[in-house]
Amino acid sequence: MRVKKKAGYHHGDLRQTLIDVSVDVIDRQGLDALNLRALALRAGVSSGAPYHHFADRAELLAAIALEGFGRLEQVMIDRRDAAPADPVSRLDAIGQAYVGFAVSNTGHFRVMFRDNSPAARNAELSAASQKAFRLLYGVVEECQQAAAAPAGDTGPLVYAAWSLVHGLATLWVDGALPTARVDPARLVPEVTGLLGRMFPTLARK
Amino acid sequence: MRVKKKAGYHHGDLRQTLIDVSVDVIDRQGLDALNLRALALRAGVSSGAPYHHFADRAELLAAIALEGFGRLEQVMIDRRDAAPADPVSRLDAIGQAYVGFAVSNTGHFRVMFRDNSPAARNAELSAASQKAFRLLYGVVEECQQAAAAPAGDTGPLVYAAWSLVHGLATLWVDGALPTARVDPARLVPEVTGLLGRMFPTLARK
DNA sequence: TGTACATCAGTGAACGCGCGTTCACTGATGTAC
DNA sequence: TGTACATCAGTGAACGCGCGTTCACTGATGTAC
Repeated sequence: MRVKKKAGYHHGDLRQTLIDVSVDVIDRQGLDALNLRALALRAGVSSGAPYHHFADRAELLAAIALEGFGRLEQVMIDRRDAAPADPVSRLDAIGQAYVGFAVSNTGHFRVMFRDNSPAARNAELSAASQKAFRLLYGVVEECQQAAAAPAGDTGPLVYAAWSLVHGLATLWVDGALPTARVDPARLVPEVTGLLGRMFPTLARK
Repeated sequence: MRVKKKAGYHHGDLRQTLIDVSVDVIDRQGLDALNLRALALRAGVSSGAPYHHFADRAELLAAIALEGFGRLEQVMIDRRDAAPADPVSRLDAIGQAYVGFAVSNTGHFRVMFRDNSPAARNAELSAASQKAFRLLYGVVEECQQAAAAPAGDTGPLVYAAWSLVHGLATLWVDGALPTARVDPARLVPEVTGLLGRMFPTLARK
């Protein structure tokens, strides 16, 4: 077994450094501003060095998306498990985790859901996004079983929940929310809170 | 007053043709695939011709976004006014119009809400997006006045509604919805239908 | 422990191409008289 | 109605630059004996 990533080799861990710097650039200047040579300079290596870790630009982006889906899943698990045991609280926690992830990991988020999302092309990536998706699916099912969501087909409920948090995250990340008029720190829990109240009230209708 | 756009001049109406062809390319291949010289060729003119109508690429994209916001507003107005007079039906109609617009005008939609949205930079554009936004705002207020939505601050309700339809539209346009598992033609009305049911049930809680 | 060799992560110059943009020009349309 | 001139929308070749990617190389680390 190879121990390849050990720190203290030539650079330390150039692969991860390249990912980290990329995410920072994408976060602040957008995906189009990511330039592999400038990236290498910022990471303190020469322009050819990244090609010892990524075959090309697309592979670097795929690695970023993969890391992003992993983190998203983890943060959703953590928040879900830290929430009260009732399914509605768990759903609410997952929703807040999703938006919170997008807000504080904008670089990852942009790459994960960019046009012609890479998930469609890379088996490993689509598996990672599936795992995150199933977390949400599971909690919506819990809500149904507890009569805290309308019975019947789970799919549309899941897509509605996902749409709500994804829409809020996207509008935020793309700067479409007029921050002058809204206090974002207050808006996010308020809107995702609607997610938690939406299903139970529909079930009780 | 200048009549500049009259058909039958040199090209006819190159400005609009360039917009139309761009939208088609962006729809099918994404924004990054838009190439001004290839665009000119597809429009049947030489590579320098577009610069008599747009100062640069950014101005072309701004024109596309502007046209998009205008069309979005119009389609929301039409659907709203064709719906039954009760506010919930009107809200539902606007939501379906929004998603329907994104699905059938993907090229426009991509430009309108791309990273670092141009709306932030161009006064004319942000006015156009404001107008569309206010339509939604107005109908949510109608719901509140009819006790068909929770009373109190309108803002969070509007952002929740917008997030829901924008999220669904975005997931769709970016190909993030696993179309193998869902029939899209059925999903859209089902999810946007939740929008219409969400507020009234919350109000009755 | 020391030496010879293999491997691997860097260097940095250069290649090459895609593409936005410019520019001197040409030809068509509109206007003045 | 015809002629002279201004204007404007095209042409198409060329510029220039950003940037992904390659390549021959160097130096550091790991391994065999």
